[in-house]
Amino acid sequence: MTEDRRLTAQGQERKEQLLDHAATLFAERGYSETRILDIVKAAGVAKGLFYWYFENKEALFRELVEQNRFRLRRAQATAIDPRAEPLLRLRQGAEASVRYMATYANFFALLEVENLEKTFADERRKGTEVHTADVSAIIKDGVADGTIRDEPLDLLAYGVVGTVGYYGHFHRTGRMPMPVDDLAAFVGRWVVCSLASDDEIARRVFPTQRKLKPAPTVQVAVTRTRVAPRPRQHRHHVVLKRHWFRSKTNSG
Amino acid sequence: MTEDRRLTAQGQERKEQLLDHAATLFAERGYSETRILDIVKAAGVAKGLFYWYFENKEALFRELVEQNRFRLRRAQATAIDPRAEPLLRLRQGAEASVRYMATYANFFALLEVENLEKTFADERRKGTEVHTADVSAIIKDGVADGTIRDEPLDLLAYGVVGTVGYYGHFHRTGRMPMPVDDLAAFVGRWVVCSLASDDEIARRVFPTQRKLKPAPTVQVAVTRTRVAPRPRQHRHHVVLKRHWFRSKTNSG
DNA sequence: CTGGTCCTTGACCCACGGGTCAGGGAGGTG
DNA sequence: CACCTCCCTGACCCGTGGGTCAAGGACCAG
Repeated sequence: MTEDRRLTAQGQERKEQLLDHAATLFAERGYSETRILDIVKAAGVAKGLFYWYFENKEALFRELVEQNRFRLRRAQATAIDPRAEPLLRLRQGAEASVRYMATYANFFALLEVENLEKTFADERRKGTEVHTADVSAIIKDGVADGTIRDEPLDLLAYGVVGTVGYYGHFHRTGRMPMPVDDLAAFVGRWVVCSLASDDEIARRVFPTQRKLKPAPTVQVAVTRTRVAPRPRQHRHHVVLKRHWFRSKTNSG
Repeated sequence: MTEDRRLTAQGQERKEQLLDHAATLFAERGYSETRILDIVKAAGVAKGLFYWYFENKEALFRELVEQNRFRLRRAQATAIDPRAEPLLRLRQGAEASVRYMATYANFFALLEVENLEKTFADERRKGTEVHTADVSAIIKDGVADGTIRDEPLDLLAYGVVGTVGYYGHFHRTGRMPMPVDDLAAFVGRWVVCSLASDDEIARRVFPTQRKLKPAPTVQVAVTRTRVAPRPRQHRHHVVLKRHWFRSKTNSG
């Protein structure tokens, strides 16, 4: 695959499958330890097919990262109440991020392949920078109205991004045996305490958000991105053909 | 190399050279992108010699990590005044860590190969756990005497470790164009603010440590661990023999 | 039915990099 | 001197895994 392919519904489906399985394998055993053969085997297809959809393993990786970055940002945006005061907005964003990271733990695990190749570092960096810019904008408001202590803007922003990232990491790697919501709440408080210009203000922001979402049946530690239909099954020599999910696509 | 070798002074020397060059290359292009051939070439020796000193690349990596973990802990210990109050001790430790990480940026960069192989994750984890335990002990004191807010101990500890790590990371990857001492001071303040039970206390700990070390000529962004003599030079077909640094060892 | 596009297969090629090994030189010891 | 240990070399072997390709099947449009 060199240029952009025109993919049918089936093609798109297959591609997603490959992405999913790759993500799982990367998370399980690491990027460089995952062979292309492993990926296609997991997806139950032949090796040659991989190159129909991706130029190579690195290209697949990039798509994975991009896909994910986009989703995280959306999760943050929807969690933040734009009319709330800055500190509270930051708290909401932090909590949403922690939850998101817990849900899509696999993706974030694979972001940690940094340094594998220099180019990957840039990829990740880009994500962090977007996040930092978002945070920075909010902090600016807070410094302006005096609720956030007066320090270099970007330093504070990196602190928030870093904190969220690190707690996400620790949780992901199993060092925090506790409900995600509790962790998210804690991180929210931590961020507020780190930034607030005095503890009066901090305490004011503390108890505001008491809406523990009723846990929308989202499975913790999920493995696959989509809950999409999985139009394949293990076969031995039975070739899977398109019709039996084509039919679904048509009827849906 | 299977068992532990008995190394002469020369042998030890060579081994260190290989470790040094490996560290540099790992930091430059990543672990999996560094070939054993690259390492030995950088050190100016033949490939076979690598296996005289190390079982394989992974074994070398482990030695590198261990070496480094030990050094960091020592740096922290010497920076902390055991008679100071908890928050101040934490601040001292955090500042020392940031400085150390900046100095040995290469080593920390290579710690980020996590997920490359699952076994490496454990290696890194071990380091973090030691650090966390150290921090945790101090925090406990602070919670006891009321200067640190009352939250789960380990969560707070991870926060401190994480913050230091993340700022180290950001600095290392060039996103903080500022003197290390300034950054260290900022991180110190950040940690104090995050933990202090009220801002009265925080402010008390702020201005205490005004001792900007007179920068003991330690080069920033160093490349090699040791400033040791480098008993080798590029040669074409001139074989380097032992005598010309043996002589030094003997006379020293 | 014909031709065309999209998808899929698995054998095949081959560079690369790991690990090995026979051989040799340098220095110390007796 | 002989002899042993430690150090060092570079050609060689070989599995692995990336990437290719000719061929074929499914589905659709005309």
